Amino acid sequence: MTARVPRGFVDRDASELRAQDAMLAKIRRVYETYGFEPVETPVFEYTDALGKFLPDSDRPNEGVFSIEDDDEQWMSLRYDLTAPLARYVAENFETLPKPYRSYRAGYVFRNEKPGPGRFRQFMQFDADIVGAPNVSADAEMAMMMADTMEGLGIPRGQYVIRVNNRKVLDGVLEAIGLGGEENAGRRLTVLRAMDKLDRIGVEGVRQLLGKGRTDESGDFTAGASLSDDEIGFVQQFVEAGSEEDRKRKIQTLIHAMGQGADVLVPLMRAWSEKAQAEAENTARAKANLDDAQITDLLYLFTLHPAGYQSVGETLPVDDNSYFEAHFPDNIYYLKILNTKTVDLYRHHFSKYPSMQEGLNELAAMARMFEEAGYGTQRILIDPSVVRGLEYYTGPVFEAELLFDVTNEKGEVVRFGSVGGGGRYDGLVSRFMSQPVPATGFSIGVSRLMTALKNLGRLETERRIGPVVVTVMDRDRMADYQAMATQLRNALNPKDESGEPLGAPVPVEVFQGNPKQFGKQLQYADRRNAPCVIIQGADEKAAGKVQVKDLALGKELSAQIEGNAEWREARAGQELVDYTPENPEAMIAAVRAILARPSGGGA
RNA sequence: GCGGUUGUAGCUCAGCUGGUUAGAGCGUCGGAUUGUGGCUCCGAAGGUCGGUGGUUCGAACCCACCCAACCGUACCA
Repeated sequence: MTARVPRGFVDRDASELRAQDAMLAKIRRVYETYGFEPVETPVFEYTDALGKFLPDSDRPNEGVFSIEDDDEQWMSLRYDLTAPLARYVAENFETLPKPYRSYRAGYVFRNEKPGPGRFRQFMQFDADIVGAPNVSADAEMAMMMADTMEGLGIPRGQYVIRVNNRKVLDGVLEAIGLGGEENAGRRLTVLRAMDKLDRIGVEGVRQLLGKGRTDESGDFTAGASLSDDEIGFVQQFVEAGSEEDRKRKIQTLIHAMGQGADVLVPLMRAWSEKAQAEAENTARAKANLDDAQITDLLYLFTLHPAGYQSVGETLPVDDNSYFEAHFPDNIYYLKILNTKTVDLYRHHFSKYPSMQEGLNELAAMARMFEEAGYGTQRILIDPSVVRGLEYYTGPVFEAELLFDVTNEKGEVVRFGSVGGGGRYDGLVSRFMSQPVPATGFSIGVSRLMTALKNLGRLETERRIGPVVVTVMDRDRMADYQAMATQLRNALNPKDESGEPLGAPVPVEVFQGNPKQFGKQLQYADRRNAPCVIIQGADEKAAGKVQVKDLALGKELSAQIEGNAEWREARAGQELVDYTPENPEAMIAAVRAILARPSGGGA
């Protein structure tokens, strides 16, 4: 039988677990400052409580791990933390304060094909507000998400929280005649296509909206069979997110403006309502632009939503200083304000009332972001964001990392979203007769940890190893244990109420086969021990112990060549007084080594 | 699910147009050294060559099917 971990699952060692603990503590800290409190639900739920399932099927819902209980009810491992929360809230509705703010971290399970960085068990860390109907709750969630990113040490500008609203997307779909139950399938196809813009480009999206697309591996994906006009409409909407398109259009405009650029660009930089009118006149009179081009100009220079930079670039705190520094010739100078983004969409799509409610909600959120001082560096309203195809009903958001992530092989991997969320007003009410609004988000802890490792923001420093009491004389184990106890107590002090002070300092007696003394030092070395205690017959007779500083010994050994000399030197050792009644000298010697930087005591 | 690539020791990989007993480095373990880590030297263990079937006097190598992993793609509540 070969020992092997199940496919898609991973074992995790001490350093990973410590790093994760540290991460969770930082996230928890942010959530607590927003007034959220913890709750835990089990990893199993009844399958029908999880939301999507196939009724009357022998095998519940592909994609989830399920077992049949002995009462013939199907149970499944949870695949996210949102559906279980909805169940919990519905079940405890009377006793919970509303709005109910809660957070919880836990493993979730997906029975799917694992991929790079994608596992079948992974940790999520969610926060939700249940019973708050207003978009101000959604805005708060987005702001908390930004705070969480920064709380984890991700610098501003290396992440962005992108925000959209399902109702806007629904409006787009309605505008191209995809409303109603009978078009549910095509709606999904269209949304999926829109979501792939940054990966497969405008042309790829057009294909997916039309007849379909064959990718480079030869696999064909069926399209949504939209007409050219409908495709054009979706493209117009979605291209807001295309940086390439933005640059191309700006270049075309600059070219078209000719001499007029000199007067126009400064005007655009000092954007205001008044300046806009002035700019329009200037554009018409001096740069000979037509109305359509002027619209484009304003669109691109003052209102464009695609304000996040290319992956890998680092933004300073302030939006404007970034663009001034980055585009000194002003060609790509863009003024980005979330409220203006929404204004632009309202203007462009004013003919479609179905989109207005979503845009109104986005406008309200944009004002909250701006009043609270959360600029587009942190939270960016981008109506092309597609997320949460199933249960989201209003605002949606996702956290995206903007820096390069390299894997173990040194390859740059596309990372994208590390968390997301939105409003799910229908989820709790599945269990109840009354409607219960809710909003929340989820952080993919495992994925984020991989990314943070790359940023160097993960606490991966090795902890101090144990002080090892070696065994020279097998018959004196009791003496060695006593030494270890004395050291352990002295090095792990407690305050008057019995609470430990400071980080634990491990102390242990060597418990392997003591026959070969060299093995004991090898063990101590491998454990990253700062020092070892040695007491053989000689030391015992003299009332002494050897305290050996392993790091110092290693340094000293650099000059030693021959093995005999190396062994003879006993580098880094100090002979100190020791009797069971008087261990103070030994304790002091160990303390001194722990205090040395090389002793790992810092 | 679809397409491609790859499967030889714990790890990284050699292995010639098919040829007899399948190798190396690293790692592991033991010894040189019954009281001292590193270096050095010596030695050992470790393989159904992914599996099954076929072609052949003979298969790690050729063929078929299967399995798995990786990459892309699709799905991802």
